Amino acid sequence: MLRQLSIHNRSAGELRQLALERRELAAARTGSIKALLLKEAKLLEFQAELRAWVERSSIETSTDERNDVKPASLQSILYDLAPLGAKLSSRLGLASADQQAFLAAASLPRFVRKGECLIEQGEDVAALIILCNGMTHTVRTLSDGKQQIVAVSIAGDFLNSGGLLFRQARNSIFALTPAICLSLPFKQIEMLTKTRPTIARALWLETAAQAAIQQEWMVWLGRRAAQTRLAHFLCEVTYRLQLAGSGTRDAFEFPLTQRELADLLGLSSVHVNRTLQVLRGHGLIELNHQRLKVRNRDGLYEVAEFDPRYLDGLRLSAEGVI
Amino acid sequence: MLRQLSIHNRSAGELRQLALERRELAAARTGSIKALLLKEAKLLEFQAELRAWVERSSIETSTDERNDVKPASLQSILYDLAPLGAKLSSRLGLASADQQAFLAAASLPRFVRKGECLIEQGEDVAALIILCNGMTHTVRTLSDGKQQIVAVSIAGDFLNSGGLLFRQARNSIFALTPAICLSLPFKQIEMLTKTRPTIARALWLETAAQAAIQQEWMVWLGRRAAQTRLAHFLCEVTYRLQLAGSGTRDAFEFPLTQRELADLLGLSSVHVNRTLQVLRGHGLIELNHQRLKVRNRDGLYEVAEFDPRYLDGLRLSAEGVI
DNA sequence: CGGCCGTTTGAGCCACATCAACCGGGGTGG
DNA sequence: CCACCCCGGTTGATGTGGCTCAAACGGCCG
Repeated sequence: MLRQLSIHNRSAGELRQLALERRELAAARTGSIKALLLKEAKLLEFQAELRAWVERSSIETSTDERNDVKPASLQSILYDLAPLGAKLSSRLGLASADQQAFLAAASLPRFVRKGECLIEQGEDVAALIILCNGMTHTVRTLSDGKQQIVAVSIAGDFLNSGGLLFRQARNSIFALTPAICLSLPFKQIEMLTKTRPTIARALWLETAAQAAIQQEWMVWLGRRAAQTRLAHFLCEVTYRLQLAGSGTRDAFEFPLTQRELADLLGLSSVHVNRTLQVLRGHGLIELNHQRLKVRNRDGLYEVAEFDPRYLDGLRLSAEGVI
Repeated sequence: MLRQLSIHNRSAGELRQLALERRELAAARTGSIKALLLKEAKLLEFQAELRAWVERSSIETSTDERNDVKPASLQSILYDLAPLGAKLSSRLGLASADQQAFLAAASLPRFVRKGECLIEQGEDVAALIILCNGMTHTVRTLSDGKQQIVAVSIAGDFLNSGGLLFRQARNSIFALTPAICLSLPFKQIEMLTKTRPTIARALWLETAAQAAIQQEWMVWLGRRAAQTRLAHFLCEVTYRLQLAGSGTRDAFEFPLTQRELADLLGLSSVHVNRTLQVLRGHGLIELNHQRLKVRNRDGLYEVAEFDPRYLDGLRLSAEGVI
């Protein structure tokens, strides 16, 4: 089957050709076989576009739209790739050769449904998972059933850049929206980091950026009241989404339930509900039907005591020491 | 003065020679001038020993004690270097050439007194600080005066491996004991990581290990009761000290006050006091006069729900994926 | 139409905070 | 050498933010 077929080190053209063959095969079949072949074709096309995207961006052509006669499916794929591309090149400073080497190590992309589990706590994981699109949360389940969410990731984030230290995953990761992710086996990364220092550096930077966010969470988990915690989290997500270029200025898709917010903030869902009402009552936010609207940004920042500088590590043009 | 004198790229012998000159000069002086010169000599000797230590370890000689006629001061310096050396070679897997390059980038060591501030929140910091000896804590002070301790570091730890993302330090770092630290300018690290991938990798690993600890803190800050939090922290420190080879099995120097424990655990100091009494009452620990004794380790692990696997990233022989 | 999930609202309670006082030891100045 | 103070630890009394339990509501989906 396709799984056994190595896709590493194949050019975009070859991958597209493979995809085309799948589609031709599919045309002659029906039912689940056909669906399977079409899905494989889609995966291959995604991977092909990924490589092509990197190659194209290396030419630095300003006429990026010259081949704008793509089928709609590829258009949407390009949309899916934008955040990751931006991070790799602008934020992590990878040259295009490094980007190509990095992404060539990736397996076929995985499309997950909303609510699906990407990694299960305790499961063996030997690959870095990169989120191309959508949103996930990383959750630790305790022996008494309580849960604590330790991370919320958005498009372009590495989901487990610290995971290489452990054989088994320490947390589960769930998709909060439909999502697309790539996985890069740690063995491959190990080799890459030996020969390409900028990749090792990129992983360091990304891990450090996540750690900075975690530190901030520790501060409000330990020392802030419910209202400030909640407001601060809302500030953080919206700010990160803006940095990544997702969403418009002050309205976002916000797929977390109140139960999940509770597990994130270390509160009960009942109290989250009441706290949300306070924020709503002050005219700071609107939140319903999985959509968040910030009505008074400055006001929200104020009650959150939000100082976005800790997110500088995520800026596309980093202004930090390095 | 000495400060302007570059010590980079000088051999251990040269540094010892410089130290000797200081001592000779000192002999002819008195008072504070003399003290200053002696201090400089001490710093230079430390740096010299640091380099010599690395060079010697590269020979991998088993007769490490052959030149055991060192003066007492150098003996103690070697003692100070052991944890860092263990981490660099065994844990982070740096070859001796890389270790030399890494440590050659270090400035003169800094000796700090107990309670002294190594880095002040908001201060410009452009160097990686490495703790050779002693113990520090990293604390964030909020606008209303509340504090949250976000890290406790022991010998061999990098104090701000995520700090390169920010111009200004986001937290203060205080010495909990007398301590010795080195600082490596980020500019130098930047260059090193470009040419030596293993160093970039080492920084990644160290940052990831710290992040794993932070994640665990988030979990108990968010979802655990006071008793479990406290017990878990005690387990963590003792376990880490054992891994680093400091302290005997179950008795440790424990320089945190109850006030500091409170800021660490997100509790009030009063409640920390009462919680400690509960743990004492169950015969699990003894804690007084800055000394911690674990009386019933299994029992303590149990109430802490302590699973040390999250500290595997600190093991000298790493068993993780990489 | 019924069941399920997320949200909302109310009532009572508990873990932990806050305030305040006291104790004991070590350092300091007279 | 003592008197003093300051700091860390200890203890009690009282207040409260957030938890738990419980029930009702509303939208979505089969």
